[in-house]
Amino acid sequence: MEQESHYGGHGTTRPGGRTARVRSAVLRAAGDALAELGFAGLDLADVARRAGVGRTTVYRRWATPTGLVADLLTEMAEESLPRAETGSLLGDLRANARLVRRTLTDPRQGPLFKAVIAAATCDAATADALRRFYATRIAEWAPCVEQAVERGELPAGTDPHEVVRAVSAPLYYRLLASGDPLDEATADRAAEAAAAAAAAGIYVVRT
Amino acid sequence: MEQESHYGGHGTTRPGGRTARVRSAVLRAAGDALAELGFAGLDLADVARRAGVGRTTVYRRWATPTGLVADLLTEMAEESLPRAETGSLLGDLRANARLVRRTLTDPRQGPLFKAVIAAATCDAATADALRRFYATRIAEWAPCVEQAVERGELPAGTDPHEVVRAVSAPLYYRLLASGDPLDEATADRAAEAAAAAAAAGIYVVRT
DNA sequence: CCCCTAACGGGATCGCGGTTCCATTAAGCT
DNA sequence: AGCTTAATGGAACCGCGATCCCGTTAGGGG
Repeated sequence: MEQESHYGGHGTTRPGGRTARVRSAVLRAAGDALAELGFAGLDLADVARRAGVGRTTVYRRWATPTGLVADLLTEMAEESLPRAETGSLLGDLRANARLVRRTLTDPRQGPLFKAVIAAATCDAATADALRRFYATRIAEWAPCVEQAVERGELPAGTDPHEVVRAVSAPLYYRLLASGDPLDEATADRAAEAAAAAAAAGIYVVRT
Repeated sequence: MEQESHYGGHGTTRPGGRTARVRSAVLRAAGDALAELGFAGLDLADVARRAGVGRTTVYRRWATPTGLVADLLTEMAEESLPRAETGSLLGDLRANARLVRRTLTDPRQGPLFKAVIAAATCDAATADALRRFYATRIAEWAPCVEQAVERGELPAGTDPHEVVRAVSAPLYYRLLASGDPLDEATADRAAEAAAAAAAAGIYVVRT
């Protein structure tokens, strides 16, 4: 959700130099604040202070906490983590599960993801940005499943995206709902469960 | 999280009649407000108005939005939905998945659950109340898995709670993160995937 | 049935987050 | 390099949500 939309209009817009510097400083500060205080504690004035930027600027460009989070999400979607290539479906899914687990248990990233998801439940535009974020992340890893189909490990017609989602789902469920510990054994189990269900043909698209 | 803890102390506490009536009116109003406006829009003064109760009372007894949500969660944990008894693991899990799906897509309950989870990410006490809520819900359905083990449908040593969680996880993942549609086919797939993974022995506790 | 006081409710008050105004800085075009 | 104006930043302002104060209502023991 580009908040810049109301820039320009008659004159020319200036995304260069200072503006970009302010934007990245504010987004980094917003990430810090979210990780520390959660979404409920996100105060635009505080973000401005952390970023070393005028309060007015932050209110003008992002207006609301959810607007700021939405912009942060579009930036997060751009930096992609490359997928693994272990040669087997289970190996690839396990690598993915461990990566997700490491992210969600990271002292900064974990609280940040919680906060971002909380923000998305409060605002449609933010929810859309979150949806796009996960769509790109999932698409990044889908080829692992496609290769497994080509290798004959999985039945033809298996939905790759659904398999990758199935790996993440239990980890996010623990993070957000059950609150159970998120250890490596849990991550491995998530990968094994997704692989077993996929092998059983559960994710074959029915026509 | 009982907010009543600072009541009494020297005199006697009075949970009867009026107090209980106020509490349930406020909790119902809080549920309505959360479902309509989300956690970010939860205003204690507004809740008081909806409940036909003085602002001061709400501020005194619950103090913060998260405190109110925490109390609401303990009440929600008390009303339990009974589990199904279809005679087969897959039948029971499918019944559970469909029940969860119906709840999450309900025009009132769905937004309410989103809001409650958002609140839990902002406050430790609320997160604990949410954890307890899901623990009771999961425990309610665990016997389905135990019976399946007794019937010989699943290997001995299968962790019942883990199987039940595996059914809910993909549905919550869609609700909160991916934003993909939550239709009945998805619910059935969640049940089938959990059953397949359980049958493959993924949820057997390793000693 | 009466009294004591826990608990509630209305109104006044206070503080802080959000907005507006205008001077200052620096992109970007010629 | 110089000019135009997009964009920033400080400071004053303002409105609304949270708190405080105190009179009123009603639970529950004697």
